[in-house]
Order: sequence, then structure tokens, then C-alpha cells
Amino acid sequence: MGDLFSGMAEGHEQLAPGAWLLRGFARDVASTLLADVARVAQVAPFRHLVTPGGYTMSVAMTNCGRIGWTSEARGYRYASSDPGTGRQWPDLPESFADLARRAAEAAGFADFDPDACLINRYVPGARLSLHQDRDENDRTAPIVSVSLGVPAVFQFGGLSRSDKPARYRLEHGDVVVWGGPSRFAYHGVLPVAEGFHPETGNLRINITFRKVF
DNA sequence: CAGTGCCG
DNA sequence: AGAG
Repeated sequence: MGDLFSGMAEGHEQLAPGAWLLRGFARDVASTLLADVARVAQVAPFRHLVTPGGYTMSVAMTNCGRIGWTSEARGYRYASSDPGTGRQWPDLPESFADLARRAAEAAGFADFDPDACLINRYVPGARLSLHQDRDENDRTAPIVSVSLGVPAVFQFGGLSRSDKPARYRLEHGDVVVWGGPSRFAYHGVLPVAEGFHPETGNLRINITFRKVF
């Protein structure tokens, strides 16, 4: 097996045009990120949202930043306050903003300034079926996704749901960035296996940054 | 509107 | 296991 991307920085794997897996990119700040996740969750608790189809999601979610993604019986939407508490979402921690900006830059997207940050918590068995992120108005900004805790298998496909997705094992500190021609790529997470990570126990935490406006 | 889910 |  040869090196398909010789000359590229170690640990940066191209998944598709405009899509990169930055292996271990957030490893050195992972503890700080997790501490900030805990702080956010204290103000905006994780909840299991209900899809418009009436099913309760296996992944628990919360948000920080100016606006947050939510799902309700009536539909998906970005909201400036937490429907669970009525309060505004907590501010985007500095550690989040800095990491998101640097990861986007490393993937070729300059000046990424996310206004939305969705935090997903997976227990063993939790999953996110194949979908597109398409509730954002800014179609030029990338998606930045940070994996923490127990590993998971990430599916990354094409622009059509029928395109067979490739699978990548994402570990603590890995970051995936996709934008440009891959901005609307289908992606998902297979059911998370039982596991243990010293910083999260049996949980997987994912932090996803988007620019809505 | 709803496929970020279920069925098979 | 995973198409539709």
C-alpha cells in the first residue's frame, strides 16, 4: 500500500475533495474541551430530542454559541435559546472557538467563525443515521467535528444518499472537517460499541461546529 | 416537510 | 448486513 498523499502532513487524510480527517488534531486540548463541555452541560443539560417522525434520538444533545440545533415534532430548527430551559445557549468557550478555527485552517478553510456548536453525547448503542447538515444558511463555511472519548465508526459518503459511505474509526482527539464540494456530503455514526476511555468512561462526545448565518 | 430513524 |  503506497502513500496516496505523499508530502502531506502526517495524520491528515483526505476523505474527498474538501474533506479531511485530522488525526489527533485536538488530542492536546481534549481535557480542556471536555471540561468546557461539562460547564456547558451544567447550564444547558443534554437532552434526547424527538425527531419530526416522533422518535426519540439515541444521542443526547446540547449546544453552545449564538444558536443551537434542535429537533421537535414540528421540525428541525436553529434556536437562539434552549427549548429545554428557555435560557440562551451558553457562550462558545474560547477553547472551542480556537480549536475550530485552527482545524478549519488546517483543512484549507480560512477564517472559520462558527455561530453554532452542537454537542452530542453517545452511550454504547447510540447512533446517528446517515444525514446531511443542511439547516445552515451559510453554505460556504465548513463543518468541523471533534471526537472525544470512546471511539466510533464514522460514515462519510457522497452528495446522494445512495452513494455508499466509507467508514473511518474516529478516536479521542480526531477532527473531521468537510466543506466546499463536500459540504453536503452524507455522513453518520454507527452504533457506538461498549468501551472505556479514562476521560469519559463509556461515553463518546462529539462537538460539531457550524456557521448558520 | 422531516430519513439526525425504523424496518428488514 | 444494510437497500430503500
